Amino acid sequence: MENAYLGAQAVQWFIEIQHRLSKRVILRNLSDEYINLIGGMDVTYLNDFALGVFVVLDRNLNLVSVYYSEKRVTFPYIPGLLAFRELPVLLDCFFQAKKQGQVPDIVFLDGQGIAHPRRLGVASHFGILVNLPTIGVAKKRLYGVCKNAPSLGTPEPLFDRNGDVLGYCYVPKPRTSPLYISPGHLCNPESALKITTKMFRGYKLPEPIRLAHHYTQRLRLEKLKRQE
DNA sequence: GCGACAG
DNA sequence: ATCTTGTCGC
Repeated sequence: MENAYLGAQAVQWFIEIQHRLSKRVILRNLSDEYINLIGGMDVTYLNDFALGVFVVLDRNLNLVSVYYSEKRVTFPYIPGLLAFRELPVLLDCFFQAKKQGQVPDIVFLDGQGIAHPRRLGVASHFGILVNLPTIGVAKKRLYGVCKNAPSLGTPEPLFDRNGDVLGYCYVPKPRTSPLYISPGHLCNPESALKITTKMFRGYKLPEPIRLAHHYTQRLRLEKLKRQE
């Protein structure tokens, strides 16, 4: 028995929370020169458990430390409400790191930032809660449209219905599908793109997220093996 | 009413 | 996200 169905009125309640929180999102230029510690987060699932990982890298993209968290999933996956499903483990990982004095200068999350119907994807929501700059890097589109199809290394702006730029669609490597990069909190689309562009090491995903995903899968295999 | 739809 | 094998290529 996994997660329960969410009634239509409950959904509206969570959507209203997002409308209120999105007003607190701050978009501003963020220079990368003072970024020395970088965080990356990812979540995977096993039965009714969410397994979260928070990796910390130095400015040369080398791994500094890894934090883990496991919690029973209570919220169903609903496009647009992903944060409510993943936030419990993400926050748990983050506060473990904080207790060790390892608070990064910026955090990358697997999912959208403001490229979201209410401008509050998981990266924005998390950024508001911990008051840190965040960037969302998603492997699929949720909201917003591009004028042209992106080609290798050429970012295509992602617009909302008013013509505002929400983020960028970007192809980091030949023969791979595009990524959707958008600011979460305390940075703007341009800064998010510029900073993210410096996080690649030849793979499709930027290092903070690639490593977080790597450890998240390893944790999953261990738990799977540990259960049989 | 018909699609679209992060992880 | 997860369920899943081989296969083409560097």
